[in-house]
Amino acid sequence: MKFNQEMCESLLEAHGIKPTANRIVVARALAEAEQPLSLTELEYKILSIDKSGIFRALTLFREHHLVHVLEDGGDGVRYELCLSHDGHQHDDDQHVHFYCERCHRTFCIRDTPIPAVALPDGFVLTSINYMAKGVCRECVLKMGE
Amino acid sequence: MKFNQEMCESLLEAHGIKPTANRIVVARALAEAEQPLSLTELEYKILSIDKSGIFRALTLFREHHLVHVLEDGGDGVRYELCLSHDGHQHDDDQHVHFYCERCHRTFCIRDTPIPAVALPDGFVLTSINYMAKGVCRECVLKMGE
DNA sequence: TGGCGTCATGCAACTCGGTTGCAAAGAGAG
DNA sequence: CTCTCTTTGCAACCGAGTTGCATGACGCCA
Repeated sequence: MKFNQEMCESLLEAHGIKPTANRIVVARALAEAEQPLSLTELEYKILSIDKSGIFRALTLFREHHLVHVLEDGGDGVRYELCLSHDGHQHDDDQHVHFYCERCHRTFCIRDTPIPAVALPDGFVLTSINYMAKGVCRECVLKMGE
Repeated sequence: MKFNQEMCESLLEAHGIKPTANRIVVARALAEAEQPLSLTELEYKILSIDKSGIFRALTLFREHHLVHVLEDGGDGVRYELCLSHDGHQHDDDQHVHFYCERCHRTFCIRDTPIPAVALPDGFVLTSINYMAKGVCRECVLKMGE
């Protein structure tokens, strides 16, 4: 998928975030990544912006529901651009993820929504993290060799 | 639930772990906790053992499938004693957890197994982390006041 | 156009959970 | 009892995440 500057800019504005140069770069990096990225990965990918700058952009994105946060256990959380309808309320595109314990990549299983469960009375749900772990196809093949 | 030293000792042995004094203490702390504990919480709970000792016990437990590891996003992972049948293969008692974003506690929803999803071809599953997040009953009540 | 307040940024320092190296203490086998 | 392997405590280290502070950019109003 190709994301140009204008698209990212309007995406930020749609979520009530002032589109500064840095924020556009970070948003674009996330948009173009096929997989959720960690802060460290973004650091490597975006050499022009300081770690703290990326961090602050991500924090802002999170507050404005522009990104999902997901924990895969490969120390550190990952960020994924939220592609739900542009309202900045509930994330309704949350889906299952798969963490490969061999190559340490995190895959989006985009077409698989997270199955709901019943919670005890009185508990209020805001989000769900469904992380399947194992070995991805590629690594399975490599291990067979 | 009350766990005495002997029970923990045989639990360790059942998983192929030599039951040293430290390990029994750590296992017991986990067993008696009603909630999954983080390394830091165990440090506070077990003053007699150094952080590294607890860490090494947990690492060993993890390798021998005596504990589950779960990520709730409240920085750091939590450990939960695995109560499955004593075979040390697949954890078959994995269940849903709930993380309260207000009091930062993690609850086990023990009677709710994790719903399965279909993975893409070739992906091999070893475990699933299902973490619901929101506000727990207690905190909901407190917020109402 | 110039001055002013606000927001964004880079840099460096710091925090803290997690991890490791090392030497001393302990448990077992012969 | 001695030798060897394991376990433990201590202290140091590591790296992700986070924050304070000073500089720089932007918008606004006169």
